Amino acid sequence: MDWKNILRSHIERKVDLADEQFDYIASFFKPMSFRKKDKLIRPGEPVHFEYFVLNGCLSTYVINDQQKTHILQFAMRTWWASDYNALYNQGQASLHVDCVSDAEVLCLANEDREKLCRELHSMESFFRWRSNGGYVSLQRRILSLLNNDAQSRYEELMQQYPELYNLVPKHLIAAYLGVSRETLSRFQSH
Amino acid sequence: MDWKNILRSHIERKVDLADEQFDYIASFFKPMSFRKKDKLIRPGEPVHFEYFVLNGCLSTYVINDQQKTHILQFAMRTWWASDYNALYNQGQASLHVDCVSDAEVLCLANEDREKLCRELHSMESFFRWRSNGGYVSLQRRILSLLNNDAQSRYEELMQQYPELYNLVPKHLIAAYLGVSRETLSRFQSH
DNA sequence: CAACGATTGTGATCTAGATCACCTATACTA
DNA sequence: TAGTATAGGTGATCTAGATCACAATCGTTG
Repeated sequence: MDWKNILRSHIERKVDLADEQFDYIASFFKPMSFRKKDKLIRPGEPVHFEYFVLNGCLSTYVINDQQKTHILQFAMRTWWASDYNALYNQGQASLHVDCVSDAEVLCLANEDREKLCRELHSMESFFRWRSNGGYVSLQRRILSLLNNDAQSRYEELMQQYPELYNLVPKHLIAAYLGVSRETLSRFQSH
Repeated sequence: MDWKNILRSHIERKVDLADEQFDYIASFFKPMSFRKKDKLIRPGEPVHFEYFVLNGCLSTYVINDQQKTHILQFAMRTWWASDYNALYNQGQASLHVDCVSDAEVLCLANEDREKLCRELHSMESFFRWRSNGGYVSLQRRILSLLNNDAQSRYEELMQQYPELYNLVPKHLIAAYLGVSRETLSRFQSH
């Protein structure tokens, strides 16, 4: 499936678009290819884009002063990723975004999203819907961190996204769950 | 300050409104008063409204099978609260929302928000902005849970919202931070 | 293919924070 | 005003998970 179809059917999960409307929208998205470990956003640098994943997997994370990594999000096909705090507020990135595997993405500049939202009420509606969905799923993650032990968080994640098991190295899954790689490894054994 | 002014200046943090526009918007908000411990949303029941806090403090939480409480959010003046998952998806509540103190709120029905968003592009834009802000602050909370120990989460919270110290009982602050009330109490001593 | 880094597993030990038990003080409610 | 929740504090013990140390395997790249 070509990227315009992937994008169009993604947006049309929420709003219907005429062909000319979609072509106009698509004109703001720039397809790009990246290799495993390529960096899309580095802390300290300004953030101009958000990324829509066509293929492969990105991760969004921080590295703390003790050099420990904490992963906010893995982004796979039809997911979005950026340092939204920096993007929305024209600030410097505090997050890393890079490629867990080779990846194809669409880049959308912050000002182009805002322009689309201004010009097309349906796009404003789409992006509100996307943000609402993200909010609800972060709430779920917080409750899971507060309520469940590491093993059940791991089982929950593997059950919801089984493809992560082979796509993402275990120490990154540990960094997402908030558990050490050693402890995660002991879960698998039995 | 009367409730219309509180609401208007809140919305105008993001979008400008003509007087007639605002009056129309305000007509969908219903002011209500609640007493400490009154329940606005109970798990298992359908959710029709979201709540904008004028005064007092609400909390949004779950109680797990071991009867432990985990708090997702405290909502004070100019904050919003609901079980958004249930509200957006017409489902049954899985969260509790109730009053930590006596409170005055404005109720907005889900279908009225959607109507406002459909009719007024500026309101769609406002609610997208609100949702973006919520998303970013939940990200911050997740990173804090992953990265910081209980004591620094406590200090962070008290530094950001000092008014919680006197407004909210300590065992609820513990339930927000994801720590036992005993452990929280030991932080305070020294 | 040789070599180095990345990934994973596993034992031994240590610790932040949970849990249990009990006590005190304040605040509603009958 | 007595009686019962609610809130908070503190000691003693227990445990999930962190940390440290080491070994083995896999993959990439010159």
